[in-house]
Amino acid sequence: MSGTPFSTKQRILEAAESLFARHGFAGASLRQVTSAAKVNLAAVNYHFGSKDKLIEEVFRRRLDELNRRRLKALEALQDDASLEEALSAFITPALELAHEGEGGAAFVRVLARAYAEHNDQLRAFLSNNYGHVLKRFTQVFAGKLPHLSRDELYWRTDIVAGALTYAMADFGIIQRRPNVSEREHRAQAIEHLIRFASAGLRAD
Amino acid sequence: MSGTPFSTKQRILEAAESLFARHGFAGASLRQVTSAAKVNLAAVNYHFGSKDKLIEEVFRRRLDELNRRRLKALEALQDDASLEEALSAFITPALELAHEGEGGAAFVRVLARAYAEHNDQLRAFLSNNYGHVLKRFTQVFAGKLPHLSRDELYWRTDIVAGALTYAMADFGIIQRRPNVSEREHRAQAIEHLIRFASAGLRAD
DNA sequence: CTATGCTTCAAACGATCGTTTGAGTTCCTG
DNA sequence: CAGGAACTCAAACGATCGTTTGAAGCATAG
Repeated sequence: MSGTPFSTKQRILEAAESLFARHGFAGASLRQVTSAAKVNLAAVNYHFGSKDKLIEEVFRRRLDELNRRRLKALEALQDDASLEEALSAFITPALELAHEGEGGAAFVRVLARAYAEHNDQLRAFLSNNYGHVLKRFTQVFAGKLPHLSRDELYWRTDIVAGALTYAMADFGIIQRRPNVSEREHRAQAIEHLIRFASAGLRAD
Repeated sequence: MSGTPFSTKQRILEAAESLFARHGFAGASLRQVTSAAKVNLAAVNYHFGSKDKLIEEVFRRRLDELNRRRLKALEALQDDASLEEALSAFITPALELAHEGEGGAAFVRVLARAYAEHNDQLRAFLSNNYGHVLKRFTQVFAGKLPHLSRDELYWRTDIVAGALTYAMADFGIIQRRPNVSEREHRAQAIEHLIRFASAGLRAD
């Protein structure tokens, strides 16, 4: 198997991630993908079975990594860690992944697209690979916000996830200014998000 | 012109809105649209010129209405209105529109898709029809948050817009429970968003 | 009534889509 | 070295895409 510096499978995954991010799942054709990956058109169906399966694999690869990092950051926390620290364990890995190489940024947009697609199959897949992590974090938040009811906590965690998704995908109007490095821009985004979210969570 | 209860043009717009919401711009074909609208396939190119122009029209129709309502709500505010009231003028029209009939919900998803598409042409269009409203609101927020620097204010307004977009599109994990009416669910969403956002904006 | 301009229609255009095929190549194993 | 699995390849499949065409329908104005 494999052989070349990067295997056919990996090259397809990376090209697909980038093209799905730019043109959407329906908008990016397998011919574009295989052409960018410099592999034969039939390779996708050979290695992944279908375009849909390829889409799933694009998700799985990055989501596994993101979840791994989030849980690791969460476990590194002391019991008496602040709400801000817990939020950082949730937010920082996401925004870091979002700016790692070309693929990271691409994946984040793909993720945002998945939300937008409202595709039930994809949502179920995301919920399965993602839901338990969100649950863990919600529990930690709950411990640091004893004044919140369950309902209240769910709503606010949801809002945090929304603001984060939005920030990850660079949807906002705020564009990084030329004199600010990408690393610095990300640091600012993390800082603002945590400050905003912790105040929002603590409200009342 | 027109004739039937609803003109060909309107029927196309409504069918397109619904189908773009469900399958995306690339994912919904003109044949699906014209079939759902019960009009001839060629009618789209006759009335709108192209599929892209049709997409633009889908946006213009709803965005004009949303902006109109937001500005009206903003102007109805007293000078000494609270931050929460200003936020409500921004948030409430959006979430109301998002739950008006079938078309409203569809449009919101279309809007979310537009964000995800990262299509420069569409983004420019949105910025032109939308930017000045956001600027107006930011100014009002600024008046009620004198402790914030310009940068800080921009960041936080951006986060609010993100959380709102997320909430409008029903991206969140929180699903309306069967024993809660849609109207009540929306009211809760508005309430939670305002409380969260006002605390986040006031942070520090 | 005829003529004119707007609208609708069925049909077809070339292009591109995801997928399949079957022969060819490569590489490890026995 | 022979055999076979793993993989790549060019070519083609039928389906569907956005768009165009030219004739037919239909109202209003002269």
